[in-house]
Parts: sequence; C-alpha cells; structure tokens
Amino acid sequence: MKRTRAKETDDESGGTAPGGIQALDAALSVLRVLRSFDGPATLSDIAREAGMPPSKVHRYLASFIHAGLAVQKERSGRYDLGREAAELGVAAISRNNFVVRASDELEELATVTGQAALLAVWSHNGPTVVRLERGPHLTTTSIGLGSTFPLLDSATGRVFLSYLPSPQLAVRLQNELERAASAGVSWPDLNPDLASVEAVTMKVRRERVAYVDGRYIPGLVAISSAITNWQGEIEVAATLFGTHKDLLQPESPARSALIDFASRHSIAPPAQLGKPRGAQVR
Amino acid sequence: MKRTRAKETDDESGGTAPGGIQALDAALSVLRVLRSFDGPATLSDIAREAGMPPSKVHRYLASFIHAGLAVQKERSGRYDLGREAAELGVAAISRNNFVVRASDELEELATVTGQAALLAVWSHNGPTVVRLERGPHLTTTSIGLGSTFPLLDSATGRVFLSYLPSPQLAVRLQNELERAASAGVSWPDLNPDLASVEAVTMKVRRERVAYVDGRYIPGLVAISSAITNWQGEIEVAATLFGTHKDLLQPESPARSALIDFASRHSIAPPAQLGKPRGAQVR
DNA sequence: TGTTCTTATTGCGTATTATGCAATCAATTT
DNA sequence: AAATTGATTGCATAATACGCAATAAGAACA
Repeated sequence: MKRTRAKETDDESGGTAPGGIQALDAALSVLRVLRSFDGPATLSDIAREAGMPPSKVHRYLASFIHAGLAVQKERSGRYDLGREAAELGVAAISRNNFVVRASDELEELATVTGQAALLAVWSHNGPTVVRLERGPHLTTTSIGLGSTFPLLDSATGRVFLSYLPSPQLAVRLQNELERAASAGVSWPDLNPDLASVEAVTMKVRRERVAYVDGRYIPGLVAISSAITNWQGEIEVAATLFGTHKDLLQPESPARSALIDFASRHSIAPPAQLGKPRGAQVR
Repeated sequence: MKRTRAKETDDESGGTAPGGIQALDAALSVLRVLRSFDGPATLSDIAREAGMPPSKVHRYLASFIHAGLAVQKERSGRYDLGREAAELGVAAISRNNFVVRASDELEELATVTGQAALLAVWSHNGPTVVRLERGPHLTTTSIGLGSTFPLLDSATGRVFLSYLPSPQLAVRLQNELERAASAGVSWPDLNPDLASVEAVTMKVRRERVAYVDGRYIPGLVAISSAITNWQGEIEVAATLFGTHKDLLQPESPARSALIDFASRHSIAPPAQLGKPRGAQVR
C-alpha cells in the first residue's frame, strides 16, 4: 500500500490539509481550541484563542452542537464539549490495545485483590478514569468514570508524574507546585519543589508503584502502577483503592498483583535502545 | 442566558445545522460513520455508509488525518480513529459530570412533560434523590432531597436494579427479597425471588423505562429511566412522577421525553466492547 | 428602573472554494 | 498480463463560506 497519504499535522498551528477541505480544517482548529480550555468557554474566548472572527467561530460551533460534539450551557452561554465527543473518545480508546487488554482483566484484578480497580489515561485535564471496577466492598465514593486526579497527592497522578514525557506535564505540574507552595502545603514524602518531585518519581519508577495513604481522601488508600509502551512511556495507569491500610504494605498480595498486572500489560522497551524514555527525560 | 441556541441533532441522519456550515456538517457525519465501525475501515465502506461519493469522503478524511482525528494504516490503507480523537474524547469525559449535566436540563424536562422530576444516584442507603424539580402541578408527596427508594417497589429502585453491577446490589437486594418473602408480599409483575427479578430487569432494560403505577404509594405514578456510562452501568436515574395514570401509557409523550432525556445524557459504550457490562453481570 | 456597554447571533452580497465527474494511479484478483 | 476494484487527483462551475454590519440579548452600572 504505497498510496499518497494525507499528512497529519506536525505543528500546533494546524494549517490546511493538502487535498482536504479548508473550512473543515479551520473548524477542526476551533474544536481543538475548545478542547484545550479546562472547562466551558465563552465564544469570544474561543475566537480569540483560535484567531478568528467570532461570527465565523459561531457558525462552526453551531455545526459542532448540531453534531453533538459541543454543547452550549443554558445559563452561562458558554460552550463545552458534548456527549458525541465523549463517545468518540471512548471509541478511540477502545482501539488502544493497552487499554483494551487491561480492561479485559480489570474485573479479575479487582476480584483477586478485593479492591476497587480503575484504569486512567492522560488527558488535558490530567489523569482521567476510563474504566472502573468497584468490587463488593466499595459502595460509594466520589471517584467515578471520568474523574480526574491531581499529580502530587494521588497515587494515579504520581504514576503519570513518573512516566509521562515532561512537556505534557509541565504546565499542570507547575500549577500544582505553585498552588501547594502558596498554600504552604507539603506532604510527608514530598515538598512542593522540583527536586523533591524528582526524588519521588525516581522512587516510583524503582518500586514500580505509587501510593497515597488515606491522608488525602480520608479513609481511602490507593496504589497505582504504570502500563508502559515500548518507549517506556505510560499508556495507562492501573490503580487499586479501598479502605484497608494493608494495601500499603510492601508484602501485600494486592500490591504484588497490581505490579504483576501492569507488567504483564506493558511492552518492555527493546534493550538495545538503552534506557526507557521515561527515565531519560528526567 | 436565553439566546437562540443551536439544536443538537435529534436523528441519526445528521442533516444540516441551522446557522452552521454545510461542509462541516457533512464531514462530521463521516467522522461519526468512522466511529461506528468497530475497527479500521476502507474508504469505500465509509463512503457507502455515509451515502457520499468516495472522492468527497476522501477529502474530508484528508482533513481529519491532518488534524490527527483519523489515521490511515500504512499497509491496509484502511482508515481508523487517530490519537487526537482519543485526546478530544478523554478531555470530554474528564469534563463530564452526569449529575450536573442532567441537572442543567431537569427543569426543562419537568416543564415539557408537566410532571415532577427527580434525579437519584446510588449511595450507601440505596437510590437517593439528589435533584428535584416539582414541575407545574402541585404534587403532595413526601419525596425530597435525600429521600431513598426501595429496589423492588419503586420505579427509581427498579432502574438501579436493572443497571447497577450485581456486587453492589447484592446485600440490599437480598434484604428486600427476604423481607418481602417473610411478609408474604408479592406484586402483580414481580415475585420475591431472583428469577422474577431477572425477568423484570430484562424488561426494564429492553424498554429502557421502569414504572410503578400508584399501587405502592397511593395516587402516585412514576416512571424512571437510566442515564448510563460507557460501561453500560447506571450513573443517575431520571424519574418523572405525578398523579395522572396517562404517564404509564406506552405512547405517552412524557415517557418518550424521559427516555430521550436519559439517552441524551448517557454515554454509550462502543460497539465492539460487546454487551454492556451492566447486562453481562447478570 | 433605565442607560450603557459587552457579547452573541444573524442577514446579505460577493469572493472563495467545495463539489461532481472524469481521469489517473495503485492494488488486488483472475 | 489483463481485468477489476478501490483510492486519489484535476478542473470547471455551482454552491456556499465568509466578512462586515446590523440586530438581539445579557450584564453592568448609575
């Protein structure tokens, strides 16, 4: 199959697709802008960010809304991503073999360990839950499908902190460090500075597990491990959580099962390429 | 915020968005088609399904590829969803909150149907009311925020019974079955045994609505439908209740509006994950 | 409550481009 | 090797996307 193929954009400006449709290219750059906001945005914010007149953006948004990719909030008039975008994403994730294979065995992991289990992938808003097995013991919690986690004080967040390439992390990490520093917050194993972050992430990568011990969400204990690709970068975080502090013990069977699960679903980097990318970036 | 707002498409054909861009509408229907395949698809398959000439579809795909929403496989030449589709989608699900989004439109549902409306989520105490709209007619009822419902003889409870994973239901369901059996209670459509529960829940899932007809709370009629996530599990039950038995008729506009409401606020699983998890658990 | 300012939405003439159709290219089948 | 099928591209022109201004709606202020 040697056919001429459309080139995926390799810069952030978007530009026009050879052999494509100009109006569609422009519209898709608007959709990308909408995605890049942390939440609902005004027409003028979107237009400013996209570098387009508001009336043009408005017409694109009308079509996105009609297609279900965007919604406009009744009260605020702000625009947000819609249900179709979520369904598109779920469909796309379901074509990611790392997620699919880990999903297939998540229920068993939860059953064997007696904990609730989740899979999270990275999004613009940070680590996001895409699969969840509650198990019999966890009747209620605020954690659900679509939940996101902080980087510094969640097990899942720390795993992403340890294995995600730095450029993707930079802004969110900076924000969390600044917020913690100005609030005077620190943790027993982590101060809000980069050197301390480095030490924690080295520990996570060495032990292949991160944890939080109930201090952050009262009563809830969590451990997380990275499913990594051939470049040593994280594809999915697998996390166990529950209310028993036993989960944190180094000899805990659940902890071993989790590390084994993540390892089995990872692809080891080719040895001759040297260190995993995740390590090199630090 | 009362401005004229674009309407999300309410049928599967897509059509054109008033105030939108026609080429974009057409392109987005192609993206939807691409999504609906359970894996990589040929240009001609996509064009056939979209009802468009291949050359037109090819141009749209060129733009989608350029934007990262689609990729073309090197070897087979088939088209699939790209990384940017996953990123868009995960951003959408990280911003989605089932309760908040349903709440935003609950008042309109109550107004359009002329019924009182409520949203309930699962809690330690079973189905629990988290949002309540009284609607235009005065309904005397003790239902308020925080009210809980039984599983067997309430519409809301039956919806949870039909869509909640079995481990979470087990203890509460067992208790209600034993209590009914020892009190010698049964219902016209439900005996207090697991086989009968199974039949009722299959019916609820097939019809996508559960109801009680005034026999349980004198004078009160209720129908309920499930807002479900991409694992096929219930996130929120949306319930209409009032005093008019018309609510129970299969052709009742309120019933249709409720089912549509729940469907619009659900995120459907992708096709190739097979059966929804909620169903498999039975 | 009325006025002013800001933001969102829509109308319309015309400049731009999306489209249909055919040709060409590439891959697969016979 | 020839025929068939499927993907990609060129081009004339029909269609519509767009810029700009006007209008509508909402928020802020006095």
